[in-house]
Amino acid sequence: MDRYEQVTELARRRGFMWPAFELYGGAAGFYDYGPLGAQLKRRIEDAWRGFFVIREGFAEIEAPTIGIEDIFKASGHLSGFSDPLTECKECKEIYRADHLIKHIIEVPDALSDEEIYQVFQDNDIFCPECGGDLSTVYEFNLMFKTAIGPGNKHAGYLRPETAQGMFINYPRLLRYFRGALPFGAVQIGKSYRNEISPRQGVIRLREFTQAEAEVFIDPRDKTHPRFDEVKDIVMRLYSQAGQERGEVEEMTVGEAVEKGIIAHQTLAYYVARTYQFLQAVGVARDRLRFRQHKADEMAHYAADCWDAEVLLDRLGWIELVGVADRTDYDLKSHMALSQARLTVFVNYDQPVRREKLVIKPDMKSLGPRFKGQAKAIAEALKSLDMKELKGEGPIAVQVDGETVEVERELVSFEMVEEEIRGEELVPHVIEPSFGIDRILYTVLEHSYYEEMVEEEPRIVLRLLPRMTPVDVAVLPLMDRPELTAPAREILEALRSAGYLTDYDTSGSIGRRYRRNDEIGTPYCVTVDYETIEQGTVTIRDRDSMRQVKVKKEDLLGTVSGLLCCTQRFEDAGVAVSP
RNA sequence: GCGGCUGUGGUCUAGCGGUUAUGACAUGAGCUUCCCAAGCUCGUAACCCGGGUUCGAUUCCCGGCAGCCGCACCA
Repeated sequence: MDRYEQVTELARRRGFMWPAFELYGGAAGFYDYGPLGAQLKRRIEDAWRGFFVIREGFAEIEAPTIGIEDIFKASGHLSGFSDPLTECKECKEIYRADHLIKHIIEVPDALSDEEIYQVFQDNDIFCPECGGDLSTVYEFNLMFKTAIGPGNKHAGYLRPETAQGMFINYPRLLRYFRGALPFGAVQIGKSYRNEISPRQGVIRLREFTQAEAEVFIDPRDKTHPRFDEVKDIVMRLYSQAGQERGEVEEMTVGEAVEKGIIAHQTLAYYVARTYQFLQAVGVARDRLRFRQHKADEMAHYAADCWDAEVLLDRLGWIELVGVADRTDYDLKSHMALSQARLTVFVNYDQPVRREKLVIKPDMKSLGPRFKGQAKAIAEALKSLDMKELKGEGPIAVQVDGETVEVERELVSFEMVEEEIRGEELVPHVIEPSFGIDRILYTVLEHSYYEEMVEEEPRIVLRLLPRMTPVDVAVLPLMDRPELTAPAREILEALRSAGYLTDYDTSGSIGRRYRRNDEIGTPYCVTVDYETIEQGTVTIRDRDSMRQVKVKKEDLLGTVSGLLCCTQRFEDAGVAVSP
């Protein structure tokens, strides 16, 4: 049994997660989170909010999970998010149609399905497996389609990423942030992709949770004001060049930017924050690296993209996070389709002064004289240059193919000096995009430990404090009224203080410790006869299995200190000798 | 989607054309002043779904679903 199996089995058995719809046989690509899993997921999401909403000051929004057709026309998901497929008529093998003609056509993506099929016929392309005839080419779109309202007039699609919700709300977000760059918006929520063949449990789902941030920045300046805070962090980078050499390099964030390995400070800054976040939720540092997308796998809109990848036992290196510079691709696409202006006015450091020729046709005279033609004549006059204006005699302009003469005194002009304070530009977007389900699985796998204690295997989930689905368990040594009564008081006190607290009287104390080890409960509080006689309780540490005794009154303070890591367990109370 | 293998209580598993379908662990109730999966008593709980063959199918056959492996796919 490998680690993947051990972890998924534990997750199923103890209530973290399991395949959905089991009652009816199931459907691949969907998972349920159970009581512990839902809690753990929430804690991961809250930790993420701590990093991006609280510490970066980004705004969290919540957009619909169903999008209308125009959004995905603009984003490119409608055309680009589908793959052209073809099927062998003999052996029923399915192929990516464009892959079969790669050696003939340089950019097969540009062809329509019919054109690809034509290429098959012109070049005698048959099934690579059995040589059979290939079917016509059809599109398989990875978006789930639905209808909005009755009838089929108004198509809707389940969103394949949360990002678009931020892009299409750009004008309101810009206003919310008082019209100035940089600013960021985030969204945590479900996204949907109708994968052809989902495998690997929770790693490839048809419905999954994303946490995405879209950081809108000034395209002319991709430095980051807080870069100093992260520049000395050492990370394992697997750059494009490194991948060609098969070599992962350790270097500081600052060095990576200086050497041009990471494109710019802002991208590097979020790569570094991603690194910190993943460790803060319990991803093992020594099984984490950042891999740069190779030029050919980079999405068409991205300028640079780095994936956080983790090493998993059965699955190898798996992508958890993508940090991409999406440039102005998305805003420009939405601008083109919606006709809305998705720009920002950016002030120059210094206003620019420049001379400008202002031409004022005398409309009072031109209007009555030329009637309907007047407007066109005025426009023609305005486009004259200084030389033409300064000439002698009547001015001749071409309007609707005929030449019209206008007296020179009907056009006044002057050079004025104007001050330009800034310009409208389309922001660039830096996108850190997190797959929450994959992170959750990784945290479970990287926290999983097995050890032998007195010839018995002990399974421990070494989750970090505050990431656990249960903070503390209250355990009466025995299920007797004289012990359960004070235990219940302690339970209530801990719950009132806001801790996720479990209460368990069933089975022997050792068995209950093991149960809690398996779900990662960091501390167990045991109530025994000394609690009655001396007013003390025992706190037991998950990782060391050591115990200390503390006064009942001090319990709340001690537990809170232990859980936020300001209190060392060794100093938390009177050690109990094993 | 294709091919191969697999599907029995919560978990791991035995087994068979006719049984009251094993066993272990887990779990529930109880007993035991019991700090690391202790012991004892008594419980709860399963043949993936649908068709076919048969007097009778959990067992054989076909289809579906799911899992694993390989291929393809993974913006």
